[in-house]
Amino acid sequence: MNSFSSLLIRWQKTHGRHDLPWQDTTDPYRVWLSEIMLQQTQVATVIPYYRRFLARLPTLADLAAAPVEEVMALWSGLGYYARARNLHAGARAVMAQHGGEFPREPAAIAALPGIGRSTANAIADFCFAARVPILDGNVKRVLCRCFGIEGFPGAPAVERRLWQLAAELLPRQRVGVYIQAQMDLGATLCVRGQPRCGECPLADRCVALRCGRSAELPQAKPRRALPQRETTLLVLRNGHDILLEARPPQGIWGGLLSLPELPAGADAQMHAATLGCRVQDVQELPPFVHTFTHFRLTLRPLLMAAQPLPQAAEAGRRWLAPAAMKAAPLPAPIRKLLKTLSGSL
DNA sequence: AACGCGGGGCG
DNA sequence: CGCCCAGCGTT
Repeated sequence: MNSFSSLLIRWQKTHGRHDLPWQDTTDPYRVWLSEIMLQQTQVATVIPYYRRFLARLPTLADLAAAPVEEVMALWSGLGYYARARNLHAGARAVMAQHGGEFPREPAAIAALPGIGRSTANAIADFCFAARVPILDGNVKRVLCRCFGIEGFPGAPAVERRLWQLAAELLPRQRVGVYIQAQMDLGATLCVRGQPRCGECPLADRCVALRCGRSAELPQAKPRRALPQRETTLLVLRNGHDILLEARPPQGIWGGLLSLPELPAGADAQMHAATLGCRVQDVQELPPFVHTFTHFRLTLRPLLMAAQPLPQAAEAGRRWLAPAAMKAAPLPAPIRKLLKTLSGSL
């Protein structure tokens, strides 16, 4: 029979990864260490850290006895340092609460710091021949594609469905090989960017492949829509010179030079007058969008030929000649606008 | 430059 | 419960 799990187990034999340094053991300490390192870090990066860590702290008792500074030093460069602190605290908890024997029950494993449901289940499967599902990023991707599951897999409703599905798909036997196969498939073929569906053992049943939706599944985390703001900028032109003003030190573009901003609701000609410019014609230039980390700004430039009065070049304002543009402290979008403009003036 | 990663901590 | 964070590697 060609069940989901049997296809994966068969594929794992010939195409899965078998030489990873934590695959030659059922020592829960080693498997635990590998799982924690692999939580946010890719295999290739993890391997040297894993070897060095075990060479220095070969057993759980060694880890528990080590000062936390040494553990942090062994972790240094891997990132997410809470993982190391939790690992250390977890080793001490196993010594103190379990008499030094790593707990066998998934729930007891998951009670250790830094270990959630998926990691606990993986340890139980690999080390204690349990039969419980895992759901890491690789498995989520494989399931979302193969079963055509819509929605962001981190969303609670989708996640519940994925856990349910993962449990239903578990084989009766060889669960360890099976979950390794899921992870290997997700890491080597069913990758995010360019999945190699031609080599996939699930290709003939994959909903995403059949529907041509492999690129859309799993759906990306919905990014909160950036707040939209807009502002009108005055491009006051005296010959080839443009009037710029210093931005207030706080806030956006703090301390840089920029085009004068037209306050909301203000009249362009009136405001130009307060800046020391007499203007006749007002020409709307095409608006353009600039995206910041936390909002999206639409900039609407108004081009005006200005006859300057002396106070134009006061209060942080100055006329910028085209030659001085390169060295001026301008925000990128303003520089771009002026550059575009200098061609057409 | 943006995205993804598993779990913990917070409101 | 849902939301955000951590730090690095990949795209």
